[in-house]
Amino acid sequence: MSERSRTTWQDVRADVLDRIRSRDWKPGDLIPTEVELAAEFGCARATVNRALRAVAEDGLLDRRRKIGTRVARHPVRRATMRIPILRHEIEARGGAYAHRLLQRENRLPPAAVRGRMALLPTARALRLRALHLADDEPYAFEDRWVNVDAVPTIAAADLTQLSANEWLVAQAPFTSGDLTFGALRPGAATAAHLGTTKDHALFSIERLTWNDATAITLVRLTFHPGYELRMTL
Amino acid sequence: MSERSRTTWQDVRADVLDRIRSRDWKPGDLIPTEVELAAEFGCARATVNRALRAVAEDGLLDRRRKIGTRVARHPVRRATMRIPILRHEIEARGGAYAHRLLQRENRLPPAAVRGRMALLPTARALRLRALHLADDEPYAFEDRWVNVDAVPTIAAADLTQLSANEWLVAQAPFTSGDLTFGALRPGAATAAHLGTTKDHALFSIERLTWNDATAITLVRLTFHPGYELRMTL
DNA sequence: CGCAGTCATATGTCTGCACATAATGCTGCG
DNA sequence: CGCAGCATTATGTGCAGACATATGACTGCG
Repeated sequence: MSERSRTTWQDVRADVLDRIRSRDWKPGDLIPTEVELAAEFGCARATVNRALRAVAEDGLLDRRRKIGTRVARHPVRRATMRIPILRHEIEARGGAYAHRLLQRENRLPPAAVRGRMALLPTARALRLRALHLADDEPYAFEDRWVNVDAVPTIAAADLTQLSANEWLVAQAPFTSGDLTFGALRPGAATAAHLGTTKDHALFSIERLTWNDATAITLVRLTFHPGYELRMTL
Repeated sequence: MSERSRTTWQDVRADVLDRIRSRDWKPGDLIPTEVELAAEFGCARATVNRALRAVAEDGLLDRRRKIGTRVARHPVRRATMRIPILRHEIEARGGAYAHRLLQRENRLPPAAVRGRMALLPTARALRLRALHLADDEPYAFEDRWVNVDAVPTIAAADLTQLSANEWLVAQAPFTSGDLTFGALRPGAATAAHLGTTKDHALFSIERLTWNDATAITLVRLTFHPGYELRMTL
């Protein structure tokens, strides 16, 4: 009874993915045009377009006007990872989050920081150090610089209650950010804060956020030993 | 002079992003419906839909049928990173890539590997160790297990020329993958291969790829000291 | 032969319309 | 009063047609 529903763009996408994975269409191959595929699938070109665009966004197809669509030669898979607020990451695992503000001062940043944040030589910045805790255990050590010219209202903010990260996310919009992951051996002070020793290899994330061409904040998080960051392809 | 071109979905997206960043629409706010926005922008609803969908994919909006569209309360920015083939990463910097296959054997994997790859207790796997070099300097050490039942043709492959990674990317399709980033101190053997000592903290990536419910390969890359992984928000 | 201008083509996108789907909240029956 | 079911509403998606844009290929001038 009742015939099939119409072909959806997901149907088309599934079929396209199958053909790529089965190597029916091989890397580098030019695939049929949208018009041809629309005829084959019995649907509108817009539907095929929607499907091919989705697959192309996943990096499995390369599309160029006039040229056509070809299977990506090097399927550069793009992993999308969520950058959670630490509190949420901890609470999502059922842990109790807390944070301690260890230091807060307004000073001239060192040249390296000034350079990366593209600050004027005379500009002062807010330096913050804090410790994030999960169930009262050290979770990550935070070392942050904030461009007070870009976010003047932070001067009056109470960062002992709400973490600087959460305050900034809520109050200071940003348009882009650079992330750097690395491994390091902690200095004596950092090791002490994290309740570990200089012998451990620690995972660290550095994040620099921008509002157009203005740096907002540069922060380095150094995690407790054994921390791993997971994501999915 | 000539009049303006029509409003594109990018125009709408830009305007929407502005309103979010300017806090004209605040986190948690319900924004106007597609029909209302279409009237305001003087374009078709489909155009507004395209724009809002794009913004929602970036995680700045939450959309639910019947409920409407609201500004995400916690703008969980999603970073998309490309997972390059090591050879491309090195060559993109103008380095000369090389790799050396250090070990290749067919054996029963240890229980930990068997468990993560969901292999049968009796299943053998191909164990590979290799070193990736940039300009003749050690770049990363690779420790890999391949499910030979899923990729039987690898038995006949010459992995001394093409790296196992490139061979697999080209020959064995996969549908999903798990990535884990971490920091570790190398064992003596790994340190020796990388030309470093056990004193350094090294960045490592572990990747497990699946073709539906079948594990293809589990690989751990341990990078040279000082290696950093960069991505953009 | 070299190069500029033109044409053809595949994707990109807008429009206006229709119907599908999810989820809220009202309505009316028992 | 409680709850099943229906009406309402906002987004999700399909379709056909049109025009926009990028770019390879062709053509013809000098």
